[in-house]
Amino acid sequence: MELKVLVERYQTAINQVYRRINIILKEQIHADITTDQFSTLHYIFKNNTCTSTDIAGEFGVGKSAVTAQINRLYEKELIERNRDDTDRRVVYLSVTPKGTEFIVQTEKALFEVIGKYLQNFNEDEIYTFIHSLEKLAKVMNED
Amino acid sequence: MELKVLVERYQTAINQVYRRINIILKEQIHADITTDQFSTLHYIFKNNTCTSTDIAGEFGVGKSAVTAQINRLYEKELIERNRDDTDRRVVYLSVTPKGTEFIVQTEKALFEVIGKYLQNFNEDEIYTFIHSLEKLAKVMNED
DNA sequence: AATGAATAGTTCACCTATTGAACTATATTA
DNA sequence: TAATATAGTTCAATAGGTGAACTATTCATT
Repeated sequence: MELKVLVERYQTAINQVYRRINIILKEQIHADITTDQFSTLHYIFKNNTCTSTDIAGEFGVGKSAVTAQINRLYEKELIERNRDDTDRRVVYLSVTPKGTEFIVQTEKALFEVIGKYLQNFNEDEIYTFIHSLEKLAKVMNED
Repeated sequence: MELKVLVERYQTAINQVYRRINIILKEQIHADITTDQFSTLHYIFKNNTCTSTDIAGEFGVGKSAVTAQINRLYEKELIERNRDDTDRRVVYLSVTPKGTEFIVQTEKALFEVIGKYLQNFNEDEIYTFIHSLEKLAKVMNED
């Protein structure tokens, strides 16, 4: 098969999966959060006391986009900001207890839904898929 | 490995790939179009004389979002609208000659870049990956 | 044939997400 | 100390999305 066709099929499928996860979060889990916001929240959870600059690097967006995203999470009281005592330019981000509880509950619901879909795959298939996806992400970021 | 970890790894990788394709289109190909716009344009190209409703169904978005997207492509003179003669409610969409030329050129450049990345994979790996991705998209849309 | 329901598409107000340039405040370095 | 670099914010602009209200048209049913 041609590369052209493969890339087209990839784009279509990836778009469908991406949009579907958004819809699941909203309609099935009824979590008052977007996929992007949840990804950011989750990153802060996993990388406690990270900074805006860290997040900008991780997600490949500008710092002003991070400021806006952080503000939305802050207004929902899911995260808090703490300025560094020695370097007053730096603001450390961390997840509040409310935020932690939210992550636990939302992940639980999300995994139930996703797990249901993954019943259509055997273990080998899943591992191979994740491995290829991560490899693709890795080579695309090696520039 | 736990499902939880798999889903997390999936989300991280898929985000990175998604954002990377946006950056390639903009910075490497210098095409004055976004990934979303290109997907819509490509769908109209492949499904000549489709309608807004078709697109809304294909991409899983509301009709008002499609109207806005169509307007952006129309302003760039990449597509045209033709009202149905027998059912005057319906507007058929098709790609202009300028739009066709644009698709050909942009795809050519895009495939060169993506093809470079795919050199890190053998054929089997690519086919298995695409197959799993399409299967995932399919089961997620079967509700 | 008339009317009520359905369908196709647009418009509007509002929200999320992003960019890039200009800005503030605080280190660092030459 | 003066110039430069870094961390983060603000602002105006753009893309993309929702949902409700709307126009215009067609279909269906009595």
